[in-house]
Amino acid sequence: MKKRVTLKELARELDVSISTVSKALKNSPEISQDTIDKVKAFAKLLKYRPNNIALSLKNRKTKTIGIIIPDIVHHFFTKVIKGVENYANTKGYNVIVGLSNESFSNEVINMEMLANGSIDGFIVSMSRETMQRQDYQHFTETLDEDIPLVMFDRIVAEIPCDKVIVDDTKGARIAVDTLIKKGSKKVAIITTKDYISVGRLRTKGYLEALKSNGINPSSELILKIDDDLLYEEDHLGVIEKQVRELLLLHTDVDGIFAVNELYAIVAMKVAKEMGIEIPTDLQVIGFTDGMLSKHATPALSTVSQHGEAMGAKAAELLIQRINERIEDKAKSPSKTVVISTDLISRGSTK
Amino acid sequence: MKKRVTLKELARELDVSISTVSKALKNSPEISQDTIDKVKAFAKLLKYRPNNIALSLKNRKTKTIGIIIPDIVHHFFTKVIKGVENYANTKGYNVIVGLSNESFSNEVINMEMLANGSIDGFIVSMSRETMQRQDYQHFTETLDEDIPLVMFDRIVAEIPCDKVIVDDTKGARIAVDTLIKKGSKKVAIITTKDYISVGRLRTKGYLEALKSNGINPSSELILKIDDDLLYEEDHLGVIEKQVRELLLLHTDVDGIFAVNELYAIVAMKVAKEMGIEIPTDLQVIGFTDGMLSKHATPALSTVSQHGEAMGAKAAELLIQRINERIEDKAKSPSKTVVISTDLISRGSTK
DNA sequence: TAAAATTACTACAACGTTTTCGTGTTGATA
DNA sequence: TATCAACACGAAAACGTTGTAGTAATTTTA
Repeated sequence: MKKRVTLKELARELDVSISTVSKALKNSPEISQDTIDKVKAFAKLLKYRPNNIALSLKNRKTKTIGIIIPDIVHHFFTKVIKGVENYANTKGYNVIVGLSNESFSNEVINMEMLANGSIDGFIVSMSRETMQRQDYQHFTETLDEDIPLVMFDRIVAEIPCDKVIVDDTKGARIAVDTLIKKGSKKVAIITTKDYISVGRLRTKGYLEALKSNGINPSSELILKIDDDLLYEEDHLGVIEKQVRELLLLHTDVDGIFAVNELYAIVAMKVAKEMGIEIPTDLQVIGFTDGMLSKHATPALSTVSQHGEAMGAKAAELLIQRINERIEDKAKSPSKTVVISTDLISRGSTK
Repeated sequence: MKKRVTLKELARELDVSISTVSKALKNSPEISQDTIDKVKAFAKLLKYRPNNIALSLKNRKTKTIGIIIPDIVHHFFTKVIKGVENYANTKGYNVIVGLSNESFSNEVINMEMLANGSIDGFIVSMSRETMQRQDYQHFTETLDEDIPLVMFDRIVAEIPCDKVIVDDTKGARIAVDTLIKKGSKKVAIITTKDYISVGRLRTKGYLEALKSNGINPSSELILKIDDDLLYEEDHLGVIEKQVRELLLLHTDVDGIFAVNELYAIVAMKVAKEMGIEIPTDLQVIGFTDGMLSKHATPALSTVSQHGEAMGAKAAELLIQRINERIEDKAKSPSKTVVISTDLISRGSTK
């Protein structure tokens, strides 16, 4: 019912000018203590709150940041959002979430919608389709318009912006190395098609680990899943089938490294169904530490990506950029922050 | 580098007035086709995009809605956000996410931050602390300021706003009834303390189902977990211990209904460790259909809350309210929409 | 006691739009 | 040829702020 009260209303009621009210509320030395007190008391009484939109227009900054992710029903992204939110809030920023649903056009539309002054900067993890198309125009345009951009996890080197990633290769290498050190002689990998950068890098780590242990990689042990429908339930069966085939064909596989949590869980499930004992007969390590890993039986050993830390770092970098833009400083060169991974040992490894 | 181009710039370059440019871009009949074409071509060339903030200020609406939830690392809320986002986007709305982290003051701060003109309406699920305190002033204030509010899942009847819930009682009743129909003679429930409304209602459903099956409830079979730290991993052990005690004390329990996914998963884990066969010796049904349920072994039968549908419905109700406010219609009385639950039968039941 | 300085305000422009109300040209009408 | 629409555009206000540049009135200084 009550309309929002504005400076104008306060001014009219108090019979002073709008400027006076504005200044009084800010304790300006131009205003007498008397007036300040009066104005403040009255403002409090009427529950005056400055209108954010007007401030945004005036200051040409919105104090909100936009985060664009492929999917929110995904523990990792959810953790990242949490990290972004929490850091951003401490700096007085709000967070607008945009979902691309893994679609290029959604990503573009979402960013355009927000780039019209609604946000001060972007935090983005690309959609799968964007990675496939390798069309990054919306990113370069954003940067051209001088809107700061921080990419995380699914990044692309050629965009000159700050980035936050984990060392996928290293994380994978350590995981596979651990598998071998703990006794696995023949380690398979369940990974994605190569256009998924993180899948490619983790596969690289897998290969490195084999090499440093003097093991020759076999393409038959590298299972590349087409993850177009990764989180669509009806396609879980497809993954299952492929894993089963692998395990049937190579009965001596005694270690599996999966580039994400879901693949690992599926692998464990299939193995258990086949009567393979985990971790005795088969050790499994996944990537991305999520709910599934924690509550699987046996609990899944994983490479933790520290999503929340990534989000917080991304927000920190972004807000730094925003401030440096406001202060019109010379731009510092773009940074890439690598968040270190941790191997969390649980029941699926010896 | 390029500053954003404004109407003013276009006007200056084209040597017409700002009004003309504005009207031309909107195909106003006041403007000659000639000028319209010229202006549009030039605007396109310079990639003119109207400034959203200025529009928001002018129109007194932001086309963004705020959703406040207790925790984002939670499959249900994540589904709801997705539903809200997707519906909102089709209506040209953006979504600002605020996390209360189950804290009352965070909830209040977040809402105050956004109520200053940043959003056109709220979608809220209360924090645990808010439920405990029963302090709803921030909600009534929001409504007093004529900002539409839709509550979902964790609601409170006394706030006169639209609400979206599932029929918790009925969902629980059906679940427990199913357990009994499928042969369970002694069904226990793992629930929360009563101040969690959904826990209370689901417990009610449990009791109803027992009654209609002529079974006398026993307080020993009602395990009320203090979920202050529900999703803190170090406290999982506490839940585990309590479930184990229950199962040891009552070895004839052959059915468990858990009011959320996690409790059910923990119960299954404990049971398996104790050598209890699922579903042969013990059937388990959870509430909230999440990732964990789907990928547990055996897969967990659950009562699905259809989070995405809830989110979409909440967004729909909210946007309706926003529009009716704009059109200054008489307010229709507040609605409560009940989303029906579904029992998803999987491996944890016979 | 006139000039300078201080005090306590107010007016106004600006942020980028939209929209209402003019207003100066045309061309048609009487 | 005076009158009047119709046409095509411009000026200005408004949304709610902030900050700069005045400006009266009072007080200090020389």
